[in-house]
Amino acid sequence: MPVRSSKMPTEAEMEILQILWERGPSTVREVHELVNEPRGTAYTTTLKVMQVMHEKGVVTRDDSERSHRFSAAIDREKTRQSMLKQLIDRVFGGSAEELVLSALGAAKVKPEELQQIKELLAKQGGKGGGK
Amino acid sequence: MPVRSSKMPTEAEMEILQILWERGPSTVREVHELVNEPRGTAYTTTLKVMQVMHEKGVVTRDDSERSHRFSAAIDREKTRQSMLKQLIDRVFGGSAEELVLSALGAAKVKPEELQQIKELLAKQGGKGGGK
DNA sequence: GACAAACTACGAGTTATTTCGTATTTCATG
DNA sequence: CATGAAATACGAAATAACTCGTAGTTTGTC
Repeated sequence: MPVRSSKMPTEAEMEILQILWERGPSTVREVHELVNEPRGTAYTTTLKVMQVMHEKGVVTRDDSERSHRFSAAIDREKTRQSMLKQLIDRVFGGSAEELVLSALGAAKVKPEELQQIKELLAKQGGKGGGK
Repeated sequence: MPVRSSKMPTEAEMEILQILWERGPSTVREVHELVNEPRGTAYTTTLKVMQVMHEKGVVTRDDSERSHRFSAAIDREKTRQSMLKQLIDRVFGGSAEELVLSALGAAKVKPEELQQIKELLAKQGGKGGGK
């Protein structure tokens, strides 16, 4: 049984990646204030995680300034797809449909999103929906 | 940053839970042959994981027979919801809609499932949409 | 140049998960 | 009842993630 099935970002890494994806290149300080400061964890903890991420290659680092700026080095959509696939396999027995149903059942979906979803469904339906 | 955000089943536990949810009460041997045997991990590894699960209370154990039978002690739908919520927070910035869109985009959805989804959407839409 | 503030580097402790080896128990069979 | 097969119990190593303290470096200010 896998300690970790593949090379997915860890939980702490995901939190940081989300910030980098939203804000763009950021310093450790900036990330820290958003993620860990509120939780009372030390600055060096954030630093260390980001250093490890750099070693792993999941972020890039611009050290031309005193405070290094980190950027996400992996694609957001690809990462989402991988994590999604992992969840589908692990928790929903490989069935994407069951996941969607479960998600729709739990979430309050806003009208404009509903519209998007319906459009997507229409396209899928048109394809013939085959295997 | 959380070592583990809450008391979610681990990866190894999820694999076993899926089997118990599908097959119903099962012996260690049965689970092992499905999950770990193919991977070449030892029988006692499966046993140990299931023992830990028992300690944690995520499975129950009937030891009236020589080979104990284990059953899932936590609800499948509830577990799915929790894992889903966790993924939504960690990976999709809290947006269930984005997850659904991503999932629909990646998966080939079968016609009958499409129908189910549309019905669900109709209900949601009827509610007057999000808050 | 001395000082303080803010940064990076790094080693190491803590905890959780996964893994396995060895010991013990149970039971069927001769 | 001795033997062997198959089960459980348990301790402990290996790995990974997260955490922090301490040390050292850079930079601005007097």
